[in-house]
Amino acid sequence: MTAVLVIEDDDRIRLALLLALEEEGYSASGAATAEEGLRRQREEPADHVLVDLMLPGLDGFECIRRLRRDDDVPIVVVSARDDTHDIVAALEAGADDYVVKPVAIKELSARLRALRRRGRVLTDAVPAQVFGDLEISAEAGEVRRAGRPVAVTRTEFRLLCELAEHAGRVLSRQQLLRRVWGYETGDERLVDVHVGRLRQKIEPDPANPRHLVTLRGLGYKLQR
Amino acid sequence: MTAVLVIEDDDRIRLALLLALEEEGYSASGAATAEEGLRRQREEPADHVLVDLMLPGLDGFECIRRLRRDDDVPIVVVSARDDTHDIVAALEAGADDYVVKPVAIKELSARLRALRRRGRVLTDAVPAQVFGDLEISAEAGEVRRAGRPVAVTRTEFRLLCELAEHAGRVLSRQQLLRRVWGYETGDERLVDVHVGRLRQKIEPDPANPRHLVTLRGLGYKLQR
DNA sequence: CGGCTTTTGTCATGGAACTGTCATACAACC
DNA sequence: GGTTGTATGACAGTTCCATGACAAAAGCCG
Repeated sequence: MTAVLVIEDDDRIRLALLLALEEEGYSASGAATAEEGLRRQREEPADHVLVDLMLPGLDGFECIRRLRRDDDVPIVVVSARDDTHDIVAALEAGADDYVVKPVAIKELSARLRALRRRGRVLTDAVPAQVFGDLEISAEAGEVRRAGRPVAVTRTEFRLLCELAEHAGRVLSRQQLLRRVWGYETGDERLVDVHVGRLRQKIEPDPANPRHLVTLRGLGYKLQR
Repeated sequence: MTAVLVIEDDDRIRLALLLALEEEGYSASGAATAEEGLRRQREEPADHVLVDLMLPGLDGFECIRRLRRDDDVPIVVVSARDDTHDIVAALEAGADDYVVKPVAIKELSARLRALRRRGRVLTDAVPAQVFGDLEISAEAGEVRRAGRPVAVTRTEFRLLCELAEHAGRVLSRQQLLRRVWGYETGDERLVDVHVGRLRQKIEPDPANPRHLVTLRGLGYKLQR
């Protein structure tokens, strides 16, 4: 699980953040002072650090500099002050992002994800979408069935991704033509052909598809 | 010089941003539509892209997704809308940061610097990696197959390291050109040639590569 | 420097894989 | 049974990739 360390002196805000982060699926821990936070990060490094700027004793800027000195953990400043000078100073000190309180937890979570993605090399995980025995990994550019890689062409891959993105929902041939091929108009049979080819590759029994199903008169959908 | 591409339909804002960025020492160019921006970035990739969300035609979110599809240039959204939903959606689409207009140029500049800094961390050296019977030691600058050292040239080594660093993930020829050769643009065949030469050296059967595989239409990847 | 080797980048070619169209056969619906 | 919509095999045109040949550039050494 992704661990987050929150360095913030205001108890209420710190606890609220911790709760919200855990709600979002993070493992969160807190520190009330910069010194405490630095110690925690040294002993048991988290994957992200959130820092307030106004801290008693060692201030936020110095805290960021010290964190950065022996670690390149992503640092996000969470501050009440919306002041260009502070923002610039914090970023210069080594922070990666700066958000202003009060902050929507969804935004914070999205920003943390964005930071992780930038640093994904460090955590080399390859996310994949899973549909039963079917796995689709955009990063690896491959599709697996029952763990075995299946060779699909680029068009088939895009088609599959498009269907996967809207899993469980019907997509009309027109929509697919537009989204996969970029055609504003075109022969809808084209979609049939590619769906057929895809089925040959990803369905155990292509004649009785279980994932990539036809909805007569409507289009196709991918179901789990 | 660091190049920035600004995709923004409002002429006044775009020009103001361009001027301010140049003032800050960037080489800035602008595009009034997403389509234009995507074309520019394909033809002559900038180091950063700033994009507005509300664009005529293709909207900002789609623009971000397409930019992200063939490039991992840092993308910063510059939008008038300060809405959690928009922020989350933009970051999910692949943006790296989101700032609200009107934006202080100093802050923007600091955020761009922070992004660049984070990007560099990724390209740091990696210790030895093992792919089956293939060993890559970045420190020793040496490659071994089945225990025996293999003589590879500098370019081949860099190419291999780049692929190894992103093991399991597809890297497009464009990405490789940029990361290995530092070319912002160039003939993609060049990559093919070097991949071919590398295969001659590291693959038992170069015609049927097991590690350094081609993903037609996508690029190459190194797999374990 | 001057000749040599190695490495690098460009180009052309052939061949493999992919795409879209079409015709035909099949299935579902009324 | 007629009609409509879908599956599928075959085919030609195209795109994409591997590879060998070659020239330019870089490195090496006397």
